[in-house]
This record gives sequence, C-alpha cells and structure tokens, in this order.
Amino acid sequence: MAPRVLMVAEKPSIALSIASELSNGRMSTRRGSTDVHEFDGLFQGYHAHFRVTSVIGHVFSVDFPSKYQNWEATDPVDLFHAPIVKLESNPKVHICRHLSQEARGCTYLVLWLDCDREGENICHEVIQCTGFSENETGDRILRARFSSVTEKDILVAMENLVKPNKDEALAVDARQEIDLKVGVAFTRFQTRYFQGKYGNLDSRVISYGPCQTPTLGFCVQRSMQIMTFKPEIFWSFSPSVMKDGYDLHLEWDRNKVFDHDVAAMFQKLVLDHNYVEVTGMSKKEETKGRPCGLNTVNLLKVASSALGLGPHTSMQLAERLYTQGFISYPRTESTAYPASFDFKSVLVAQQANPFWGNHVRILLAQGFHKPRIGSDAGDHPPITPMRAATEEMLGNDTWRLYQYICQHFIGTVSPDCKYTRTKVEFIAGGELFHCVGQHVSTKGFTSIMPWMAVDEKNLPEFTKGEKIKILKVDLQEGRTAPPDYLSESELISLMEKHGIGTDASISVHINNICERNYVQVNSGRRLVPTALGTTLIRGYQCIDVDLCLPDIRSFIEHQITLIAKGKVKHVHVVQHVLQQFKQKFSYFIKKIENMDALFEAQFSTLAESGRLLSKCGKCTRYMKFISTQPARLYCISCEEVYHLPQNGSIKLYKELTCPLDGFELVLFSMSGSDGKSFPLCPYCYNCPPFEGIDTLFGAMKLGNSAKLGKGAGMPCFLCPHPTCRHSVITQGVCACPECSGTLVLDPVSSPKWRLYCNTCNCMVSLPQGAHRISTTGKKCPDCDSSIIEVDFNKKTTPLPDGATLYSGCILCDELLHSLIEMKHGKSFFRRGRGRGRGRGRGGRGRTRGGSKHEDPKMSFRDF
DNA sequence: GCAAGGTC
Repeated sequence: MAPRVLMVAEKPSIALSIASELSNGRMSTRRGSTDVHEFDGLFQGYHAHFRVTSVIGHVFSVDFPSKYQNWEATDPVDLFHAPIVKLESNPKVHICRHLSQEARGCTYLVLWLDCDREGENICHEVIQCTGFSENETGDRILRARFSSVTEKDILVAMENLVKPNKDEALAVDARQEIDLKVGVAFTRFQTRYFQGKYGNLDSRVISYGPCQTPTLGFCVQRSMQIMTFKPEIFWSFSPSVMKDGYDLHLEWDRNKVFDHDVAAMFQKLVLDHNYVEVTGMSKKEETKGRPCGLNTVNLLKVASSALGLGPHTSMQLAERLYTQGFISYPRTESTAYPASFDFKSVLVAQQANPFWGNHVRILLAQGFHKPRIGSDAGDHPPITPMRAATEEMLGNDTWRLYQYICQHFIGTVSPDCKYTRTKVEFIAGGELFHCVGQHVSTKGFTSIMPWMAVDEKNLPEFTKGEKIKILKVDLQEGRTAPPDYLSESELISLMEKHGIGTDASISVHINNICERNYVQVNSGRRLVPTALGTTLIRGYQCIDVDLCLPDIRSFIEHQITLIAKGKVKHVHVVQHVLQQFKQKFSYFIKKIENMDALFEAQFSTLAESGRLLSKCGKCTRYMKFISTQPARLYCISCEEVYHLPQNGSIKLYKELTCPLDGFELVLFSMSGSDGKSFPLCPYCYNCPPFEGIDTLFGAMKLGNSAKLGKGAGMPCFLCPHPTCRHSVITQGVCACPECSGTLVLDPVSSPKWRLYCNTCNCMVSLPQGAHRISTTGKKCPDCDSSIIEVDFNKKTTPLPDGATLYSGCILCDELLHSLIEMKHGKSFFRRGRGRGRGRGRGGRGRTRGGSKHEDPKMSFRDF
C-alpha cells in the first residue's frame, strides 16, 4: 500500500490552498474538527496518499494548575516557581483528538505551519498531538518552509523539506511561561492590594502585562507632557505683497522669535524698507511615490485616523471581510508582494466598481505599475481586495474599510504623483523671506487616494532683482501649544517601533487598556489616560520604572532569541529571567506604599465610598454597597468585604434576614430582559455554610468542584436550608429537564411568573398575569415535584365560576401543565423520580556575579 | 478576575 502522508497547516484556508495546488484541484474533502483534503500523488518520488488538514492557531495555551487558581489561597510570589500546564486552547473543537485520529496509519508528517517562531511552536504542538515521536524529526517528520501560499512556493517547499526547528519552538515556550508568571503575579497582587483599599477604582481587575503596561505607558507619557507643558509667547510677521493680481503673504525665514522687542525691531527694518527684492527662484521636479502594499499596522492606523474605527473593531471587520472572501488574509507584516503575484486579476475584479472602476479600466488599458518595493516579512502578502463588493453587501463601516483597502491597492499599481515645486526667495531690510508654489503634472495614485493629493498653489512669474512694494507687515503674537493626547494611530506606530505586540495582537492590547478603564478614547480617537491609568504608571515610575518602559518587552524578546538561536538552554533562560522578575516583584511589594500614596491622593477608601444598603449580621450596622466594578458590600465596622455576583443590579430584599447569620438579604437582578432575579445572603454567598455544594453561582467549571472566587458563591437558590423560605428546598419546584439542576421559582418575576434552573439557562414561564404564585411545601405523590399554588387574576382566570385559587403539580396537573411553556431548550417532559442524569452534583538560576544586592531596578539594562 | 500569542 502506498504510504500515507499527513500534512498540517496553521489554518483551514491554508490547508485548502496547499491541497488544491498539490492535487491540481483533484481532491476529496471531508469534515472533521477542521476539513481534511485527500488525494494521491508523489512523495519523495514514490506514490503516496496525502491527507491535508489544519489546526486553528495554537493548539494549547499555558496556565497554572487548578491548585494555583484560587486568588485568596495562593501567594502571588509562589507563581514564579509554580508548575505550568498546557491545556487545549479551544477544548470544544478537539483539535488534538482530530490530529491523533488523522495521523493513524500515516508514515510521514509534513508541517505546513506559518514560517515564524509561533508557527515553529505550533509544529511541536502538532507533533505532540499526532503521537509521532520527536526523535523522528527529519526522518518521518518534515517541515515545509514557504513564504507565500503560491503554486511556486508550495512546490519549492515540497521539494526542499527540512527539519522543524526545536530551538525556535522552545523560545516560544519560554515566552509563554515568562509572560504568564510575570503578568499573573503582578496582576493578582496589585488587584487584591488596591481593590481591598479603594472603592472607586472602577476596574474589575488591575492588570499588569509586559505588552499592555508599556502601551499604557505611552499614553500616560504624552498626557504628562501635556500637563507639564509651559506655553511660550512668540512673535512673527509676514509681509503682504501684490503681484499680477496674486495676494501673497511671504514666509519669514526665521519663522518666529520669542522676544517681542527683537521681533518689533525686525518688523521696523522691513517696514522701513518699503519693498522686497527677489533674490532667487528655483524649480524642482518632485515625486510623491505610490504606496507599498498594505499591512495590518498601516491598515489599523488609517482606519483609526481617517475612518474613525478603533483597531479592535477594524480587525473584527477585516476578519469578516476575509472569511467572506472579499480581502486576503488581514494579519500580515509584509508590505511587499511576491514576485509572481497576479495584479491584473485583482484589478479586473474591480473594474465594474461605480466609484473607482473607471480608474481601474484606464490602468488595465494603459498598463499598470508594480507596487513600490516594500518589505517582505515572509508571512502573508499585503492585504488585497479579492472579490468585488457593494455597500449593500457589506454594511456601512465594513464597506468603508473595504473601500480603503481597494483604494490603497489600486494606488499601489497606479503611477507616482509628479509635481513641480517652485520656491521664490526675497530680501527686505536684511531679512529673508520666501514663498512656495506647487503645480501637479501627474496626479497618479492621488486621484484614487485624494486625501494624499498635492495642493495646487499657483505663483505669479517673478524675475530676479525685481522689487515689489510691501503693502502690510503686521506683527502677530502666538503661543506655543502642547501636543495633543496620543492618537491611536501614533500609539500603533510607537508599539510597532518598540516591538510591543504583533500584527495580530496590537489591537488586543489597545482594547485591553480601554476595557480595564486605564484610558478613554476621546474625539479624534485620541487616548486620554484615566486617573487609574495615570496613577498606575506614576506608581511604577516611582518604584521601578522598568516595569512600564517598552524595553521590558525587548528584554524578554532578546532573552528568548538566545534560545531560538541555540545559544542558551531553554531552562536556563526561563530560570534566569524569572529570577530577575521575581526580584523585581519582591521589590515592588516592598515598595508598594510609594504607589499607594499616589492612590490615596486620587481615590477614596472603601469606607468613604458607596451607599448604605443592608445590615451586617455580625455588628448589625448598615454595610456600604460599592457599585463601581467589582460591585461588593463593605462593612465599615467589621472591615470586611463581601463579594457579590457581577453584571447586574443589587437592592435590599424586603428587609428579610438570613436565619443562619442574621445578615439582611439582597436581591440580585441579572442585566438583560430575561435576566433572572434571586435573593442572596451576603455572608452565605461568600462563605457557604453547608458542605458538599459544588455548584456555585458564577464559579469556574474546573473539574468537579466549584471555586469560591470573587463573584462566585452560594445564593439562596442553591442553599439546602430545610425551612428558610428562600432556599432551594422550599423554592425549588422540580428537576430541570436539561441538566442536573433544579427549577426554582423566581420570587420577583410577577406578573410574568417563571421558574429558572439554578444551574443552567433553562427557564419555564408559568401562568401569566397571576396575582401570586408560591410553593406550598407539599409534594406531588406521582413525581415528587413541589405543589404550587396559583392565585389567578379575576379577569383572566381559566377556572370555572371565576374561581381564582388553584394548586397542583406543574408536570402532572393537566391545567397547570397546559399553561406553562419552556423558554430555553427543546422539550419539557415529565421525568421519573430521582435526578440521576448528567454529572453528579455535584533553582539553579544563574545570577549575574552572584551578587545578592543587585538593585532590581537596574537589572535589565546592562544585561 | 490574571499574560500574550495564534485563529474564528
């Protein structure tokens, strides 16, 4: 039998292209976690059967084991030495299982992952999943190196298969571990420290990261420049002359001076002279070059500055354009096209467009240019329109982005813009002046990208030595102005320059600092730091400025490059870098009061924030409800914080108290029209009094046990108290038909009475418009559900003779069963006794010079 | 509730 060859690409679209090229389109495709394309062909000169499939980016991502997931129980400093685990990035898609199945019976594995470090790392993830042995690399495991998905590159790569590069893969492993440990340790520490003290921070988490923090640093740096800016007064003047009907204001070669008397003296010299004399004229042919191909960073910059679309939105829109086939792959660093690129067919696809079709047809008829040489990062070709589209097909914002991509592409193959620049120079009273004219001879690409056009400025003819009368020389006073807040587009440039983030992640980091409430996007998409953002950066600056400088990223990159080049072992680099960061972390903790002093000046303490809401069961005083994220209760006299469920509203619940601890109950209503409402006791929610409750509201679903973290806890609907009228025992009606939970009466759902499941999102609407619906404490003899009592509305009662009171089982009683309706899920059927379905409820790190007294602030620079 | 990197 011919040997089988499994080939794996980084994304489904590449697998399709590779299979199509190698099979000449004669392949069969079947579905799986990702599509699998099969065909017969030649492999290393022999007949072989090919299977081509793909992953979807990284198969795994790193995290801490569950033991370290509890914020309260883990000391962040321990994270530096904690083990890490690799978990499937997208467990639902079962990529690992898919690869393992497809690898069965295959003799060869050919890796077609993108040709960068991340791709090399994914190669090794794939090897791991397929079950091929690592020491078969170069033998049965081969790597295809290609810089574009073109016929030529694919065939050349196939003829020149190499070994996967383990060192590059290990470099990425190192980065993952360092980023995780450093980011999570700092984030947990500062979140707990500041959220435990201040009530109006308005951020659910106060995060730190080697990309997001320097990104914020750029924004704060600019705003500090603005705040400390001292305006200066300056003076200038511009003689007015009239020539052949042109009213000209000549520019002073000195531009401006900062001393009034000096300016006035110059002005007088010029005024006294009465005329200006032409001292010279020059004419120069200038060229404004057509653009290179469009890469992600440049697209994001234009989208932000010219289209008013944020990077995050732009990437989402671009992603949609890509998946629908309107543009090529939108995440690329390259601005150069491969030599074989077919520009003509791209143009042909655009020639019917009502806006730019004409320009395209002229290019096709008269010959188009190749784009200016850009840089080839070896990833994907520049972002290029693929299919023609109309505004109706895409919708407004997507259309505007597509429109730009088209205009840019057509610009790249259009002629350069050519113009003549004329400069005329003058003298008066010893002072020099000039004026400039521009005349466009070839509009070129600027006719399709009009915002790049060169202004036409006509000047009259002058002759050397000519003297022209000065009409007016007014002294003008001006003021230097501070720079504006950093624009998104400027921020993207800074990030690119300092190597912060990648084409795929730059927008994520910017989005992060917005979502964490560190910056706000103001008009003109300028980023204004909030008090929180500014205070954080100022804090890092006074404790350890390295923490927020951009070189923290380049430091890490530099270190892991040593691994990628095979110069230092992975384990040594990781240990060394983590050791340094651990020192920085310890120093940060030690000096946190310096940062705290800044917080104190800016924010109010928990005691000063919030409004009085409900009584504490311990001291019987009112506790404060702090509504800013994360919403919580704070007892001033006990100095205790009680976490609450998030993303909803909290109010006092009828001044009822919990029979267990005397805390007043509060009512939480989830946001959204179908949002559940439920009561909870603040104390029980945070410290569930009964053992064996492993389903907590809002808890992470990890293994079988729920974790009691912030925002997770036991509301009354999970409470097994036998007699309290809010517990699941008294309010529960029947087993949930969709999961192992219980359907509970929503106590405040009147008049749209309903039951909701205390575990999943299943909901059941009860007879509508009833005055009252309550549980009775009696059980249905047939199905063990709770008998409910309904007090129907007099006008709408379904009962004979206008009777209103009725009780029964919603499953067994015909009348009640006919009045209920399942909201989420397929069917609501009667089930037997028991709830048996589904899951049960249930160092040898190298330190430089061996010195223990290194100042951790300085440990990066001189490495 | 945490990082940054792939991709959707």
